[in-house]
Amino acid sequence: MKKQKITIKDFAEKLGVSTATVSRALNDTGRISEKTRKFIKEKANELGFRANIYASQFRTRQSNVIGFFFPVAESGDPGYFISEIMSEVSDEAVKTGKILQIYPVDESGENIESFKNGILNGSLAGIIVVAGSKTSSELVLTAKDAGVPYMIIGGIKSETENCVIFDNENGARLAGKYFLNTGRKKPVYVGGYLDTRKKRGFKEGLGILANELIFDDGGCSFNQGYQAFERIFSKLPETDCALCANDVLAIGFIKAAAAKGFRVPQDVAVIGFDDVKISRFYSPALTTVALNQQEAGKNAFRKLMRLIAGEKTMANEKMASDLILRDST
Amino acid sequence: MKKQKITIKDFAEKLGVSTATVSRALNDTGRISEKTRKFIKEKANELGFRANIYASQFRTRQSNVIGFFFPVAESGDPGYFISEIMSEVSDEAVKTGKILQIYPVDESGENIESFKNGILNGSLAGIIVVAGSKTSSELVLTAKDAGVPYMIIGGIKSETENCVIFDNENGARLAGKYFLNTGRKKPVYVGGYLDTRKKRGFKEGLGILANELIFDDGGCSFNQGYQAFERIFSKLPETDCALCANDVLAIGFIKAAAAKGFRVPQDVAVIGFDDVKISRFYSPALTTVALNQQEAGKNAFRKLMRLIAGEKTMANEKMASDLILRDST
DNA sequence: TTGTAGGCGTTATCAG
DNA sequence: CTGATAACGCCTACAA
Repeated sequence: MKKQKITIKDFAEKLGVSTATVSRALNDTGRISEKTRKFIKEKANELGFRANIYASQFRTRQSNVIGFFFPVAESGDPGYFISEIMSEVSDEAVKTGKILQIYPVDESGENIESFKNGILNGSLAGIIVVAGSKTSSELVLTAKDAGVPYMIIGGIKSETENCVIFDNENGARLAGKYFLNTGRKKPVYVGGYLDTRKKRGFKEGLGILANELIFDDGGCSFNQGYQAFERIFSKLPETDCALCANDVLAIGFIKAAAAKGFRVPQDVAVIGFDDVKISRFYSPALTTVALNQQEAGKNAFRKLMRLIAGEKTMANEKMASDLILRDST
Repeated sequence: MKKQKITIKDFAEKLGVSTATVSRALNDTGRISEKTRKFIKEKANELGFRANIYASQFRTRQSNVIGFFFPVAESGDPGYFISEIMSEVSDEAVKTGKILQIYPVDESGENIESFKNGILNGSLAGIIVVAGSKTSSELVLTAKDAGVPYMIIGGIKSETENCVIFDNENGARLAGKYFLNTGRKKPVYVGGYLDTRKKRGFKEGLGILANELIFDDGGCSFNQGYQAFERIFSKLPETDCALCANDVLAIGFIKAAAAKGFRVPQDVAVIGFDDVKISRFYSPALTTVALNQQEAGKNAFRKLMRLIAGEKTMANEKMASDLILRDST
């Protein structure tokens, strides 16, 4: 094993000071005269000295790395919703000088063990888990046991704290109510991958129409939305409105409708979920339940920082959800 | 500074073996009997012993972390193209037991110093840089100087190796030729953020129409595409075809066309760039130059692994680009 | 304000 | 195949 080219000891000797002084200067810590601090920093720059990060992490046991665990669909299709959360989290991380590691958790739970190891070995200062895969709760439990600060985005049934929750139920209720009030008669619900609450809310909103409600197991890809439409309309061509569990699904659904000669919204009204960036620009612009995922990401990150700073726990927070009316209804 | 609850020494004593043996067993390294290895692994599991990752990294100077540097637009709009690269890279990383850290490089180059530090402090086994921001090349240079293995996706002018390049020029040429052959007369080019080659190729393909070519500085967001349309058609309503530097731009452009009562493709034919997932499902389905970004991501990652494994350099590789005809032309 | 020196927990080198 | 032990480079009491 080769040594590193220049160590703090070499560097300190070259400047004629002690290693302690160098350490203090470079870390902005401890009492030290402004003059020597400046001098040492300059010299470090000049000579290209940089403390070995492994050694200093080892010594201080401090990590500035945050783990971001998120579910990925088998389809390999784009997780726009999660991308939007991630980009917000990533922004916050950069702002606060943290580094983000990403851990894609797939349905199979294949690499769950190595991910758990990542949590347990202490290399992460904290983690954010986006709920949605079967193993999300396992990851959370691992963190909890290990005393690693964690925040959950999306909510996990058994967890009563440290969650930033989406109000799926209310969002779906708004959608149901809207269909009811606009005279739709034959509703259908195209399911996604984390939505028992959406179903319930939708039914409530539909009121008397709930009896007519058809469920279809969608997924979360364009293609699945497309296929869902075909499946449903081959059996029930009189269907006149649909709530899709996410926008991607809704877009596939609408695409199929157009291909089959159905007009949206005249023949079928479609509401999506998430208000992902593309939805406003789709044709027809998609009516959708906005969940404020970006804000959720930001809030989760900030709360995680507080947990890392020493606070014990964060109360669950529920994000507001709004029905955004556009051209698909 | 508190000590860790259970160290390899404690653990070894408890089992009545030496620390060396434990280390060998847990790392699957060196000569050791299968029996003791199994025994030690079991016990480690049982007692929850896990080697301190900082200590072992410190000792071995080995990192299994890959840095992924990518440009982000100021608009905050979705980088679908980059997302698709990233998700592929991330998949590959998981498969090979690597961990991915993400570094969003913004136009301002604000956090460039801290990112450079991330490269220099040796915490990364290698990096992938997606070209496209002004500071991409600075990051690459930093890695090169520090001897950190790197791969570039997208190509940087001065770099003659370790690049996976998109054939933007040929893609644009195909688009130009298509407009020429389908009788379009008044072309426009809506620029993006990394595309001197696209312009050139497009002109070549347009042949005699190149004289009529109008340039517009687009960007990479839906809104910018939308505004580009308004800008162009308020001045030049006779424009009958457009190449947009990316699909997101193209979608915004088409959306604006529809809003202003122009039919796509009858009045204006539109070709995008990238063949991002949404493009096939947009209405009208987008004709676009496919760049095979997923494969690019995969290839870059695999080559990076080879560099990390000790190979000196990778020859530049140019991805094929294809014009995918759909409904917007 | 600065210097001295001990120790963090592991892995790798030697012996045995 | 296993054990003893010497680094790895840094930070931080403690001493000056």
